[in-house]
Amino acid sequence: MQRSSAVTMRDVAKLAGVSQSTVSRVLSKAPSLVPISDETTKRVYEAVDQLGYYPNLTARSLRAQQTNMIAIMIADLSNPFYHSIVRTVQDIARKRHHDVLIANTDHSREYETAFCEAMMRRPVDGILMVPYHLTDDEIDNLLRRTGAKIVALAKHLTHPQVDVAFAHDDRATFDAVSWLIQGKGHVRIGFIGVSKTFPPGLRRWQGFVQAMQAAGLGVREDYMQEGDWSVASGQRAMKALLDLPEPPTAVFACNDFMAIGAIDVAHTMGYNIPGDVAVVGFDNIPETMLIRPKLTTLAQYPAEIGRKLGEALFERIEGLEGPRRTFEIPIKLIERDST
Amino acid sequence: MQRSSAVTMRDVAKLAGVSQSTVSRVLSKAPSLVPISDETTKRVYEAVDQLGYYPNLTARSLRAQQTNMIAIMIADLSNPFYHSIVRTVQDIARKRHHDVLIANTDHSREYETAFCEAMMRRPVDGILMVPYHLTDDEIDNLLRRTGAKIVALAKHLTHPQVDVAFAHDDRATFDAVSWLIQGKGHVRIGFIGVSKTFPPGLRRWQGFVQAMQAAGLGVREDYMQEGDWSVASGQRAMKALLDLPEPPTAVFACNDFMAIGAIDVAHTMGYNIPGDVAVVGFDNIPETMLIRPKLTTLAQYPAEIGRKLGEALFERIEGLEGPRRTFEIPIKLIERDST
DNA sequence: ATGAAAGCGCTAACAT
DNA sequence: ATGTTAGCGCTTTCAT
Repeated sequence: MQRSSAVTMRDVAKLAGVSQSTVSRVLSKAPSLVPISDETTKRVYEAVDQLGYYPNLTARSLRAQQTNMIAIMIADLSNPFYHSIVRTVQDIARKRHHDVLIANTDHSREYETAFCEAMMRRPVDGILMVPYHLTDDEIDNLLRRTGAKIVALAKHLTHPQVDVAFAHDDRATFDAVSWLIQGKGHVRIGFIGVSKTFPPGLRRWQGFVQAMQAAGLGVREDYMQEGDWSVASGQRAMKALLDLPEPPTAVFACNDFMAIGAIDVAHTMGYNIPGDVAVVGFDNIPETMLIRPKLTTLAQYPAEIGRKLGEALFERIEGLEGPRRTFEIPIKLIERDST
Repeated sequence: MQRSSAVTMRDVAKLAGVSQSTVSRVLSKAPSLVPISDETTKRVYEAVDQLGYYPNLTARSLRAQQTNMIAIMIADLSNPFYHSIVRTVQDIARKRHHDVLIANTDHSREYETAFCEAMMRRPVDGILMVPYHLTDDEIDNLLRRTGAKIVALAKHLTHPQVDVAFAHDDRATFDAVSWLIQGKGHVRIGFIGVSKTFPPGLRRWQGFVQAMQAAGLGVREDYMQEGDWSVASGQRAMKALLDLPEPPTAVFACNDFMAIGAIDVAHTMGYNIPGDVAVVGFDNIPETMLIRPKLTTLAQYPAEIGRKLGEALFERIEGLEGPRRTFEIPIKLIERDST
């Protein structure tokens, strides 16, 4: 960036034969506050046109303490669950004339922390995040230090100034596993989870365990696999399950990527789905309907999450005060052909 | 953003008992240029620690004419082809301490233009774009007006200051269709394309037509369908093809999303793949290996594109001069089970 | 109704 | 080796 050639407000002022501050007044809205003659207004706009002037938002940010930027922190752009949140929020931001900064964390604490530091350095008006590690304290710090409004998808956050969207994924897991047991007659059920250091990882694990116990079924250690949300990890986990002397007849995976990996490897190993093993996923990404058999899954609604959170964020940016708001996002079991 | 509570360089200076410009000197690298006493350096760092100071990049940008931000303009974050470019570039940017702004165009000219205007308002150090509509002239304007370095994935751009990555997708299409004819014995081949206003849409259409003609086969109008890159449009196009009195025995789709939609609808309509219809896609997105049959496709290498372009961009940002560079990205036919 | 001037937080040229 | 000064391009008092 060398804006040597850039045209500034000063240039416009000179051409219009007015002072630079008059140009600023004409161009900034705040219409009624200070009256400006029609003649001047016209001359300024003509000069703007003629020079092709665009205001420099960096300068405006510095002065006005308002950046017209928001930031999004998500785990992984490759996952449709996240990128459809992002897409929705981008569209909302565009309407409000805000640019959007984006950061992936790859589910890592280190990157979440690095994101916070980046925000300290480059203030933005608002932050939408899906944190897996950040605590209320850290977010409080971010909030106070940057002045940004923050909204999050996170059941575990209780900060009084952070609007959150959340889903009862523990309960949904419980219900789905119970349905696998009561409705479908499964007894040997495998679990492809993720590290319990991830709040949703822990909640879904709890939901699973409680459902098994509520049905009087024990939890077999060898049925509890841990992946990392990726297709490849789902493949590995399923292979381990299927290599067992007595493999499960149903598998609950904590997201669709892992479920899809599980189905893939089951096919490769010659298993029939759902005949030999039933598989349930989580999220309802578009791919669930493209693979065969179509995946039974717990539907989340990322576009809805993005919309709720995005709009909440801009309401806050535009000055809305008041207590923390929570948006419960439903989860629905979509029964397809993998069960 | 109300940084009322933010700690500035002035605060650090006061606490360390030095002038603000000394703090600036200590904190900015450029180490040897001006020597600073160890004692002062130490005091400054202590003050920084104690106050938890972070430099304000907005202010730095304004003054230094260097934003530490890059922008990425792509068509659609939902498409793995694009988001894997983005992922790669984000990782590169992170290493160089640059934040990344991102914009989707949805393949629309209007949004590409809007993106250019956004860049006029908010200068960035570099722009990586995948333009479908912007011309060399418009990019020249962007370049001169913003001072940003620009790199692009675009075969049709020839601007002397824009490094480009490109693939011979016309030739790859020609080869793939020829292979369908000579290697697989197909004669009735359908085409699921996109608007020819998109340069790659035009090139792939030309590759298809030329391959048919080179083989002495005519091009049947009713076999030429037009989609919009989406799964849904591939479904519609394939349905139209299969509803024909004499449907094609092979279909070439201009991207994997449309190919996957095509396979999906073919299954639903009771067709066997590749028995009744063979399908070839374009891109080699991960989903091609998840669906059944696994999709035969022309592999592009988005991570490679992102890496080449991302590194080229930062080389330019860091001062590399010299003529336009072009990076040819190979395309390879991956034969799987859909043909 | 408009101009002059201060200053957002920083960097860099110019003093010592 | 460090302090002083002048802006980067804008918004916003404070004058007039």
